[in-house]
Amino acid sequence: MSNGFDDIPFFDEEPAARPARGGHQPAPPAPAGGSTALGGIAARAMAARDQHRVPDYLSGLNPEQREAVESLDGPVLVLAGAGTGKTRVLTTRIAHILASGRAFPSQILAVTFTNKAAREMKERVGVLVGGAVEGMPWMGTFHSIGVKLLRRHAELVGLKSSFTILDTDDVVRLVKQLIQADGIDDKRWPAKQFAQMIDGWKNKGLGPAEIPEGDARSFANGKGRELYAAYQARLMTLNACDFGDLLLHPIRMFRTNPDVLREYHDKFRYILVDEYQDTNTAQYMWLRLLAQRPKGVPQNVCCVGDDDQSIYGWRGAEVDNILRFEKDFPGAKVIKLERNYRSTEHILGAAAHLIAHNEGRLGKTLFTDRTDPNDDKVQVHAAWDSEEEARAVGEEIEQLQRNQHPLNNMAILVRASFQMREFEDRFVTLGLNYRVIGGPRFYERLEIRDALAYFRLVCQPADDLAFERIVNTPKRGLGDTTVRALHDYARKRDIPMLAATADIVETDEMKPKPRKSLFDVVSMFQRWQGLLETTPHTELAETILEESGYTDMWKNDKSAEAPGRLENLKELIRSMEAFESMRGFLEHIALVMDVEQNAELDAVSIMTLHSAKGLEFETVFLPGWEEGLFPHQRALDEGGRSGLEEERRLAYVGLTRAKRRCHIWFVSNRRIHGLWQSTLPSRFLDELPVTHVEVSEADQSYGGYNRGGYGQSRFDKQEPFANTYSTPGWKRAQANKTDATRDNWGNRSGVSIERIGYGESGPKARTIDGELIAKSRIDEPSKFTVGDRVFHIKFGNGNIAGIEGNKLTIDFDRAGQKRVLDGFVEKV
DNA sequence: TTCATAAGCCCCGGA
DNA sequence: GGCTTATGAA
Repeated sequence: MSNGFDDIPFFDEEPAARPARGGHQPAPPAPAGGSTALGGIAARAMAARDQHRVPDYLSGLNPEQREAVESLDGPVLVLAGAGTGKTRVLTTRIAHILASGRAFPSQILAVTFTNKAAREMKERVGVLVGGAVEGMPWMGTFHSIGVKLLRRHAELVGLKSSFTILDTDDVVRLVKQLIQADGIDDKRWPAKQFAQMIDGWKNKGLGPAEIPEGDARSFANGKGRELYAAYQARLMTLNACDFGDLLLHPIRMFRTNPDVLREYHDKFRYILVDEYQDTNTAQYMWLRLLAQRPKGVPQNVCCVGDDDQSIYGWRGAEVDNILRFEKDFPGAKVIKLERNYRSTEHILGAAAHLIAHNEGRLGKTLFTDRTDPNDDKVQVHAAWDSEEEARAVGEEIEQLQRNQHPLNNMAILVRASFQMREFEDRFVTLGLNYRVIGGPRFYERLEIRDALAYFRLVCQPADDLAFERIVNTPKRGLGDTTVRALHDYARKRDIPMLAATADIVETDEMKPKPRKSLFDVVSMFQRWQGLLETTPHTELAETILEESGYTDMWKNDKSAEAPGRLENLKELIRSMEAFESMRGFLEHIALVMDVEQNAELDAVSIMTLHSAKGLEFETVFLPGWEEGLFPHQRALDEGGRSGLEEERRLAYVGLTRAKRRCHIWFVSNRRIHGLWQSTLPSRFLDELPVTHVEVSEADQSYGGYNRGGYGQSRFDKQEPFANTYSTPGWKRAQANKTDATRDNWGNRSGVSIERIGYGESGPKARTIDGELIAKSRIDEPSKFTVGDRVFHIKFGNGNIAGIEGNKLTIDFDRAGQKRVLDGFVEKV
């Protein structure tokens, strides 16, 4: 009989040395709280009976949470609404498993949705069990765990364990090459689109042979399947994986090697999955392979999810996975967590009322005991345009700041990342600290990608994509023709391009000039590869960037970004110090999108609604609640009703991030693709309950949400939008608009007014507001000149790089280039 | 081959 | 409006 306990291996990290069942093994780490490692029902019964021996970490849990923590044997599904202590349950459950001696940290497989969540969970478990846990090697995202598995067993799927991981950019470039190689018009059949199709298939767990015929036909006159196969073949020769492969290869590996799967069945005694509602089919298959044990072996799998927070349908997530759970794992215990500990009743009420508009929910009802007459209702505000929106949010934040609210407790959650910029601009002007989470990622920057390509090619000489990226960066006189010749040569002989280059410089196929350059490239890389094992990796990295001429390239670059790029390269090298080797570092960079942010700094967070899942803030700002943006038009077009419902869940996620205050904004005019368009308030606003929502008086704008006239805008009568907004007058007005204060809009009626302004541009140059122009002081001579040394209270010292009216572009020594108003700086 | 300018696309969300 | 890619001249 196996009670799920008696065959824990003696050695912590040694799956091969699985001891025979039944024998008595020395006990794992001494359990906290004194209960002996009896395992199973007995231990639970004892724990329940003997209140004095309840470990500290269990006290303070409500009955449902506690049940979720203590139901260790057999499958468990926890349906946890927003703010019901889901993370707490997961971490406590892990702590409980460890403390009760049922498993070592290395025997717990815990899948989280983001690296950040994994990190947090590790910390919290550490706190609970008193820091005695030596890490949790198998806690991470599906992808990072997939990498780990693949590195160990790469040869089983035809890879070498040094394989590289391609990001989206790499994939698109590769697909493009394949499309072109096949003589297909890549305009008519864009690589990006096909890359997305591949991603979609992989999310469903489909290889080239398995995709539906219709899908295969729908691209490039029926060449879809062929191209997909060619793509996979190419990845193999490159010894590379895309994100989807990180799931698919392990699945294939497990299926074709039952003995290996068995090994992991024995290893992972407990499996936990966070955000289960967001798993896609491939992840589900992966999980099922690991979780479904042979008959008689307990399936200790615990999935935690919330169908109302399923927001990754576009990535192939199947909410149905939740519904199927009980079928897949017969006898599963289902526990609902409905007591909300996070938000006020107004916020909760608003969110509940909104989400009730969705059909096909599992149906949870969140409740809270907290009722405080002083709690604010959810506030809805209207603004004229996105700039005013940013300005008003900024004012609100400053107001809160004056009342001693830390900025760290506030967040702006946007639907689409382009909305962030407006807030950033505004906050820079205000000198308000902010941090963008999941924004333009460090490693996506040009210089970082170039540097990484060098490193990749040194570690992985078969990485042709890296080769093509840097072979002529810095300029070495190696243009398209040369690269294409190399490419052909390599393909013909089926060898990597770097190897091909090494061959070709021995021949006289190349003209003397490129031949010399290529020879230099090859010898550089050979030298670096020789240093790989002997030289410390940070030192090697510096050597590479120096010797390749890459740093010189930026040093000689006169553009304003160049110093910043050099700084980023230094930062890159610094961040390598935390890793053991260059390979280890490259691994990290491929999978971890987020750079560690400075937690010390008090700053407002700006992020997308998607990346806000799982977080909470005292005050949340939700801008951009307009039709077309939120719900997003594309979601409606592509997803129909279910698309709309996913958008609604996204709104629900947004609302439920707020603990005490929630401000929603919508604007009447927004610029999309550089074109101003008038917009309608989001339908989601109408779905909020009056009892919990307050429409703030539109004292400074015309949103008109509360005047029954929204949708009407001054633009409606103005015929050719595009013309008006492409006039120089408008553009200049835009450029100088940051200076506009609320007064510009303050004393208006809601009536459409159109003014003629900006005389010098001629009569057609109509602008929105004459005062605005008058205020911008563009003609006033600035008291500063380019090159002046100035001081800014937030950004420190810097040099003026440019002047536009009263706006200065300044290269700050520490903060990089910013645009600020001249009133905020002084000469030093 | 490289640089400058024009054209075109885009901006939904992420590991 | 801003970024990337295509085009053409030096």
